[in-house]
Amino acid sequence: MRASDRAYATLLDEIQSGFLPPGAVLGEVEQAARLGVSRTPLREALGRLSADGLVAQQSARVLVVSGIDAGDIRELFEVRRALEESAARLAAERGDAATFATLADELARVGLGGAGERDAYYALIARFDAALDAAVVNDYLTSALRNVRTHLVRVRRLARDNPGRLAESVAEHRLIAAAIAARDPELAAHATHVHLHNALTNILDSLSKGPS
Amino acid sequence: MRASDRAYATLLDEIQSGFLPPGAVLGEVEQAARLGVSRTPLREALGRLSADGLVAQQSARVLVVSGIDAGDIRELFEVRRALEESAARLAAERGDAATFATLADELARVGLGGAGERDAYYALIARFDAALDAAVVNDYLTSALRNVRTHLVRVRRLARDNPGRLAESVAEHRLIAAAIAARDPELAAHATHVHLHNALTNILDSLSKGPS
DNA sequence: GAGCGATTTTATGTATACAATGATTGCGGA
DNA sequence: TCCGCAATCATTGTATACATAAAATCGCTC
Repeated sequence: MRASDRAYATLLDEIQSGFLPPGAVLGEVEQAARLGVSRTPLREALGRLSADGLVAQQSARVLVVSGIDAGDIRELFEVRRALEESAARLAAERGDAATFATLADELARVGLGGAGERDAYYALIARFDAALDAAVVNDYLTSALRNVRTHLVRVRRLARDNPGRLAESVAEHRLIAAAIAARDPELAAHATHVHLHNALTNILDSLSKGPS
Repeated sequence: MRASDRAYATLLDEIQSGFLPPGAVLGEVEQAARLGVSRTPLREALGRLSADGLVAQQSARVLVVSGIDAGDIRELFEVRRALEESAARLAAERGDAATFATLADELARVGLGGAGERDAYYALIARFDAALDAAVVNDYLTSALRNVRTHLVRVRRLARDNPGRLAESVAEHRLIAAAIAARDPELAAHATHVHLHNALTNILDSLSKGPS
């Protein structure tokens, strides 16, 4: 594996996990030394993070981890709605019905009792997203969605959703999967719209009430 | 201006203009020598082009200018529809009505007689896009659209549209601008849908008939 | 003592040298 | 003659040295 890839993967994870919080300055020499690579591959990693929108330059000379406020989250969800509604519609038109019928089934069965179930939920959602990408068969759309999801990881972290919302989210995903399996593009798109509306509402509520 | 920026700008222009056609191999030493920069800033430029999707690696060792076929154009327009419909809707909700009323007026007046009028048309469309971006006030959406437009430059080049289509396109843009000025999000979105449908149809027709 | 300017320092931007990897070509054997 | 192996060559990946520019600090002047 290339040193630049390792640096990128490490920095990405550290930014998404909050180890490198918004506003943290990323000096080249400092980070290169910390990650055990030279400045050249580190700069490549920073360039990719900059293209992702995860870092931005504060002044001409200092690069920082970019912040996310409620306004950013609203903007992000506007793009997300546009892309995911399209993806759902296209998946309903082209996707493999059996795949999504199976997913709907699994979503119906997933329990949400213990703490470990959270990870199971997120793993299932990740498989759902992957199935969507595979069904849509559109690299431009997939890469645009990948960028949105990159930012979403951080959003989820700073707005820890409650268990009740998790159960609702499962039900909403189940409807989307069922709509795709049933080849109903309009329902798939509108169910996605509803899901994203609820998700955004929940996140913004969580932010305004307890910014932890 | 930084050397890496010059290299990026030059390569971008050369790819969009067709001087570097799809499939052209981009050796680092060769391009660095040609552009008069060292390999380090050149690599940064190639990284950005790769993130844009304008270059891709053919094998593990050789980087080439990526190609665009009819399938890619369809995929690109699926994303474009998702993003531009959203943008039109949001602009109708938030945008400055006077700005778009003025644009609608200019679009009504623009003549399409001579050859020079083509450039006037494209300049006007560019201002329209800029006004849309300004009205939407969403960096995520704007940057996603910028990426799509980067690819569209190449698409337009290989599908030279006829004068008749240009006149139709002006009329379609005029309706979109008018809808935004009238604060009618649904009309703005649907007019955008219609416009993109017609544009795509025209491009694909032009490709199948005379791939020049 | 405060403000402005020059100097020093520290950061980034660029070039080049070095390392490693993969492809290609030439040689030997079957 | 063809296949396989090896050696060389070319190209990318990484490290480091150098150039350049911005920022901070120290000193000088008002």
